[in-house]
Amino acid sequence: MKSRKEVESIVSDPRLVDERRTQILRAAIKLFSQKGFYRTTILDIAKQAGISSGLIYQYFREKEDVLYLALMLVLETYEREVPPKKEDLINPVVGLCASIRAYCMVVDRMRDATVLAYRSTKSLPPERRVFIQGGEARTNQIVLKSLKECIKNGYMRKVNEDLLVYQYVMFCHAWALKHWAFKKKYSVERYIDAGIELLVVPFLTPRGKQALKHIRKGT
Amino acid sequence: MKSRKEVESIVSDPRLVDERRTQILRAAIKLFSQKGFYRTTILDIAKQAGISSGLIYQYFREKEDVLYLALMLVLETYEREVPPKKEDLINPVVGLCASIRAYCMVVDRMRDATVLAYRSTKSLPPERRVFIQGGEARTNQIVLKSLKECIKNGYMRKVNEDLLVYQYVMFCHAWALKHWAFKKKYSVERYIDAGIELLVVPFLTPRGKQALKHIRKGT
Amino acid sequence: MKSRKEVESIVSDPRLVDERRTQILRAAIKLFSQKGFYRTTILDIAKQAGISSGLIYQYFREKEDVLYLALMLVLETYEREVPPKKEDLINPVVGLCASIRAYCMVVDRMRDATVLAYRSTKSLPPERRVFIQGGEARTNQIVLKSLKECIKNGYMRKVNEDLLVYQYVMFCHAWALKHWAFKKKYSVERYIDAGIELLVVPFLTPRGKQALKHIRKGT
Amino acid sequence: MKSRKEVESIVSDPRLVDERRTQILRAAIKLFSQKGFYRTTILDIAKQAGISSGLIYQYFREKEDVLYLALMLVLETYEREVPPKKEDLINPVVGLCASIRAYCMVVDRMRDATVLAYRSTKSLPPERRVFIQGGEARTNQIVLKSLKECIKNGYMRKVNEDLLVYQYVMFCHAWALKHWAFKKKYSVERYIDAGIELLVVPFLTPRGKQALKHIRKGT
DNA sequence: AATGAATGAGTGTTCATTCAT
DNA sequence: TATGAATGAACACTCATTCAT
Repeated sequence: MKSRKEVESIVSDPRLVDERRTQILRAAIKLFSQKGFYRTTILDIAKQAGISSGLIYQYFREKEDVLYLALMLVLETYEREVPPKKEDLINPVVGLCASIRAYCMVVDRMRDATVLAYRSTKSLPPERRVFIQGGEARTNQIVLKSLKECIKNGYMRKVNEDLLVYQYVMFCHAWALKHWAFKKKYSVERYIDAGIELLVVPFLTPRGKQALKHIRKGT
Repeated sequence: MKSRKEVESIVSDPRLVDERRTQILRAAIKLFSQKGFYRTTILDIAKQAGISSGLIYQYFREKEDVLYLALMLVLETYEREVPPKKEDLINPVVGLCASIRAYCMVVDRMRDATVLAYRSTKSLPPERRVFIQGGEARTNQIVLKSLKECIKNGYMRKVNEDLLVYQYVMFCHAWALKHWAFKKKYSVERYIDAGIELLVVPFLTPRGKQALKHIRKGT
Repeated sequence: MKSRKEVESIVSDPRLVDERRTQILRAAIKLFSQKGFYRTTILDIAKQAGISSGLIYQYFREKEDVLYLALMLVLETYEREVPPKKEDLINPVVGLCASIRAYCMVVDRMRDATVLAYRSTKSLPPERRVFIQGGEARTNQIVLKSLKECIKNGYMRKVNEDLLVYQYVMFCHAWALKHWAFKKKYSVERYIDAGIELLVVPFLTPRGKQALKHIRKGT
Repeated sequence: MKSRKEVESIVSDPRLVDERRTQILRAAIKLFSQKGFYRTTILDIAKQAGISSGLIYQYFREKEDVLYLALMLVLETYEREVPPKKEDLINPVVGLCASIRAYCMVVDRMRDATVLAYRSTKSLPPERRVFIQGGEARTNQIVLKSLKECIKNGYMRKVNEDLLVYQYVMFCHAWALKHWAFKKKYSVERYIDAGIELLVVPFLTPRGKQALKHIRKGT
């Protein structure tokens, strides 16, 4: 897998490259999310990042690279945060719910960036678009694995796994995409709980429901 | 509600206005979907529609109007096709499933346009964005109404209605948004059936399940 | 041979294309000659031609095309004017001298453009450079033909033909290239006469000298 | 005459200044010749010279200075190498031919740089252009002096001296300018011999021809 | 109503030059 | 002295929009 390193920088010091890129990407994500990729100029990004426009070109080959790396950053964050932590692995149902929870939390934290990822993937050339979709798929796999675990171990009845995973993922994304509608009614926490009630609980076996009670008590 | 008529045309003959606008919008939707709003030029649209670039400005005040009306067209189609037909109203469960089915079918028919609506709403100025979101909300209401009917009449147990409706809607949209992933595994028909199994059936009361059997036989 | 038509224009009317291109090229040659290709901006050219900068891009794909066509224009003019006219063909020595004279006269008329051709050929990408060099070669051939005719018919003694042709050509070009030095001492006419004395007469046979006397009387 | 010293350096140690400047100019000439002045960036030069871009500004005030000194270097080399050596002064015809030969040899050695001098002089501001032209004139004078000597001493008949000198000079330059055409047919040596045959021999008196025989024997 | 040539503001990108280290 | 990161002016090129025909 090519990662963000594939975009070459003119500057050699890796520490600096990382720092500057982060600085630029932070500014870019903010502006891209607010105004969209095309309405955001390189000068906008530079100003927002507190640097000169020329400097951006020391760290990115072209404007599109900024978008690409911004999206990569989002996906990498998903991949890092969605997998269930050790303490959640005591039970696959717990793990699944933890993943959904974690996913929603990252989305909440990076709401703008999530919307950006949805809207702007097609602004990339096909080759890169595929990478982005690959990143998405990897996060899906993480959730899928938890789901399969639940079924295999009799915590959940048999279901159309792929499709259900998509529902989970869309549910998490929707917190960002439809935030203008949801924020009136829910906090993230309540949103997550309601989602689990709707998309996890109905498929649980009695044994699965038992397992779920544990975390509920703990929370 | 302001409708597409709010976008004024220089040409007076209403028959012609309608014909030309449709011609232009058809071309625009195709191109916007393929290349995105910003990558599509007015000249592109003109060529695709087989007219001159200047003529577009006889029917639209500016490029953004073309996008706005294109999105309106999509939403109006949803609003026209999603409501359950008379023959489906014999039973709310049937109606709900019919709506989901109809929704997926329109989305399938206008796959590009659906993706466009997702990606490009934010390219509009806030005021217009609100209209688009309003249109979306209206379609949601249609589905919500069916869902409430189901619950009220004891075909479905109590659920978080709003959230479930969103899942329905996202499920339908996903057919377009994730088509690159789904087309390998499902036909629209199978996709719809699997969706109902996942998002409707688990919440049905025994009575609801009864109702559902009827259509299944019929299909 | 690809000619100037190979550079496509967005505008369709050929009359207009020709008119505008000429207008733009005239301005470009002037400025390129004065300030060089890189110091001349598209806006400079547009202003000089009395049009908007954008319009140039309706007739040329990129700035480099303007240079290319400008050089082509110069070479085509050479090719058109250097060949001896019918009335000069009575005698090959007369024809040769007429060509040299004609060459110098075009160079004089297009002094800036000639200098431009010398300086800017390397600003073109290799493929196009070859075309330019091809055009140059064709003009050389014209002169070479006259020279060979002279030798074959005993008007001139045997010489290194290629090299002598180059001297002729350089002599003509020098009127533009070294004009800053020559203008103090010579008119074009005198320059030409002195050149013939130096580069033609010494190689003439007695018969050739006879032939030359005729024109001299006539002039 | 202002020389290359007129371009001030920040660095004080003269030994170092000279060494660095030579290093930089060597790189610059190579690149300017290949890609032209404007297509060559300061960074290109720095990399080619194996130093940092900033360092160039310790030895040259601006990019144009690099070009200026590069051209000066070429002209100085001409001036150093073209004058006839002591051993050639036994006879002015020998001296003249030796100068032409020497001139062609330097040009051959610095072919790129010669072309550069032709193409790039106009890239300089007028004041400096005049210096370059002055350098050229000085080399011409050297040849002119030899030529006059030949005539004065009856080795050559009277001719338009200025013009003939220009032909000599252009002949020498042409070896670089038209090298793409000549290299197929001639070695430098043959090229020189053919040139002398064409531009010197025809003007020699019998006595001049005698003198020429000597070197030919010697060669 | 329709055309398409013309306009010119807007923007990505390059690169000479500076300057902190 | 030497480095190379940072700056920002400059410029090619695009494209929505206008307007004469």
